[in-house]
Amino acid sequence: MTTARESSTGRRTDQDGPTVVRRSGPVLLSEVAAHAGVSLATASRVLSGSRSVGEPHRGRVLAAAQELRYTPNAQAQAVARGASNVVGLIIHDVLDPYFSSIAGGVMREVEERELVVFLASTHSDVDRELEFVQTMRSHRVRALIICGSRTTDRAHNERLVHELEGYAAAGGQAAVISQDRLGTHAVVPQNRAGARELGRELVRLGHRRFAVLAGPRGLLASRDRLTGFREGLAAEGVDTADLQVLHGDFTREGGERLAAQLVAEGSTATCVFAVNDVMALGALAAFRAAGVRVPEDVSLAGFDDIAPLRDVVPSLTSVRLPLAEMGARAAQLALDTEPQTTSQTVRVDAEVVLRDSTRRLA
Amino acid sequence: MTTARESSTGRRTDQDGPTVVRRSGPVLLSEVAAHAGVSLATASRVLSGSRSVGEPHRGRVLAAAQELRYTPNAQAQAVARGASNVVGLIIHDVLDPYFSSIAGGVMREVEERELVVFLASTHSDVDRELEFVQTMRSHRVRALIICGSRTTDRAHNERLVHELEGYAAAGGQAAVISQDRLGTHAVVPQNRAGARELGRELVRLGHRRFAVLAGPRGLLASRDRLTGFREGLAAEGVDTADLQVLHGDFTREGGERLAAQLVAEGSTATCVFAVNDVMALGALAAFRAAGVRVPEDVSLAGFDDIAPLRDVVPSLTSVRLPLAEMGARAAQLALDTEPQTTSQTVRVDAEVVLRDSTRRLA
DNA sequence: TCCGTCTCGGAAAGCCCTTTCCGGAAGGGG
DNA sequence: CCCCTTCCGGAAAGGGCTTTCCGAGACGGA
Repeated sequence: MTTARESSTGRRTDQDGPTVVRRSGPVLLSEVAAHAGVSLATASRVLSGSRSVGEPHRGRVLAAAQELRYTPNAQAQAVARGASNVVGLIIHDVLDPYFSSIAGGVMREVEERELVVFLASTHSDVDRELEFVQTMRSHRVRALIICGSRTTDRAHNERLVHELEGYAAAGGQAAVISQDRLGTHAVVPQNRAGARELGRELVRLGHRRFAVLAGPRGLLASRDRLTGFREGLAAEGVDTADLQVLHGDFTREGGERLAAQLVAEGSTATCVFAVNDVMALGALAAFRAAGVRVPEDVSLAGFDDIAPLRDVVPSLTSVRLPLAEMGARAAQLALDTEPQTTSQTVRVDAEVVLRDSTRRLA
Repeated sequence: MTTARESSTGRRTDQDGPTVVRRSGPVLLSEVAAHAGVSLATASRVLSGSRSVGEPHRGRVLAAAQELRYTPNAQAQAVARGASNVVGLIIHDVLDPYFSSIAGGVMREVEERELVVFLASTHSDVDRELEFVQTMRSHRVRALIICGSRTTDRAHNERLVHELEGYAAAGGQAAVISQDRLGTHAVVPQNRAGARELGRELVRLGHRRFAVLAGPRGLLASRDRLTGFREGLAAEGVDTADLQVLHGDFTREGGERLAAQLVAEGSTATCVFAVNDVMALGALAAFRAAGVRVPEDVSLAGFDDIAPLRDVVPSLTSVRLPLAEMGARAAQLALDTEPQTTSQTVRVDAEVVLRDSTRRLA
């Protein structure tokens, strides 16, 4: 197309006539049109393929676009078309494997559809979550996926619903993960059932005295898992009245702290259930530091089955959640559903995976 | 402002006159202006604060905006202003802790400036990388951060440089991590020096026979680490002519495979250096599966010091890279530098961290 | 040969904002 | 008291694109 000699700088056309002052900034469609000697409309039609254009013109526009290195202004396109091709994703933290797995699932779906994703991380700050919904709405994202945590904070929930209504009213589609009753599509893990099953399994292994490292009191995910766990124990005939429950914050440091506290208090529990794996990992480290062996001295179980679990010793018993699929599912709900459809809720099963960190008592 | 009775639906004005058909879609600035009884320009000025507006008008616009739940169209603003407030970030994979740590650093900086980030993951596909640069350029991101890997693929490098030139010519700022000579700002870790120091330390521990689990042959990061490692060994008087080098792909599975191969071949190496931690983790798993004890039977060292390392037993020797800071630094370069400044290269030090996976030989 | 039907190119309106430009009103100095 | 400045509101001209609307030419059928 261009000869080898000339192609390196690619400004072949600048050579005929006096040197043209290179306007800074992006190349415009109008320049492409002018360069090709056609109207703006024709250039637009060729490049966005909205209508067929005769071969002579078509070829010239394409050539001009390539030569000028034209890149359409996606923002302007979005404004003109009244529809954007970006998807918003709000999570707590990219560094947390739970969220990054989900994000991975979302991104897979998004990229398959040739869309882009806006990623925002709230660092568990509910106000930032609200702000980001605003931001996403402002950017007119075609779909919004929120992977947050349902809390018992009524005021906040109402504001969130309000924001989401605003977003929906503006024509956006939303899906939330691990939350529901928000008036949007939802993907909810069976926290309670999973924890219940875990509880039963642990009792079957011979455990009777448990301690639970729970999350923040206001988080429904933590609550559900705790409730389910209690039900599981009860179902196997264990009295849960004196179940030891410590409340933390879903972080590794929190897990570490609570486990250390357990050790310091001289807890008699033979099995510790951390309501999420990140805390379980923290607890494992704390136990190790304190010289408490897992599972010989105490059994330990987590929840979520996050990826890094594969590399810890002993391998951690957990309740498996198909995180990437959850993300993908949420993306599908938000992207493939007709705007006016009533919102769907997808429940995903949680599956107990017994590993080496929980031992059978004699 | 509105009475309790009327405020719930917020369509007070719909009540005078026949029911107005509620236009679907977002609320427009013109509607706010009309509602407030001022001109479009005034409404714009109040809401974007570009010029002072007298109190009576100001208050009415604010009230109207709130009542109508107006959210400005960020895309249109970007077009009109000729500047967007989004930052592009291209990484290989969100699930890889190396990349998510960097992403975390980038996002911290970005969010501090009230900007948003477009996240794209290439899954190590160089063509996708190129495509994404295009996409980001198309979205007119204010800054672009690429955390890729410099390869020896000349053709690809040229195309990448070309794309980046296009991006820069269009007025964008770019920073790359772990790459250089791309004509952009760069943050480059001292791979070679770090690996060299690691090599020396390992020899000082008494090791003489090494095996290296390298990355893809074409990746400069892998190459540099290998070269540095060789230099370190040589500096301590170890002959590196017969150094055993296996090439993998920087993934966990790759590390697993290579380590298994090492075991199968009956390698006599007393120490294995995986050029990145992810492969080291894979190797650790493979060794464990094969009954090879670390560090009793073989010592193992990695590179990067990714976060999940803290939970592994034995704790892994590695070369620490300040990943989050690297991301943050790149973001700063791209965001805080004047557009026409010559590109800067920031070198970041790598620090050897000896842990339990490498033992001292008798 | 003539007319209806297509196909295709261009002009211009429109997408939702921002910002410049103007004009009028208010305020201060001579 | 007048003029010059300052302040502020509105009209309108952008920003870069899509799409509607028209008209002109090409083509086929009668």
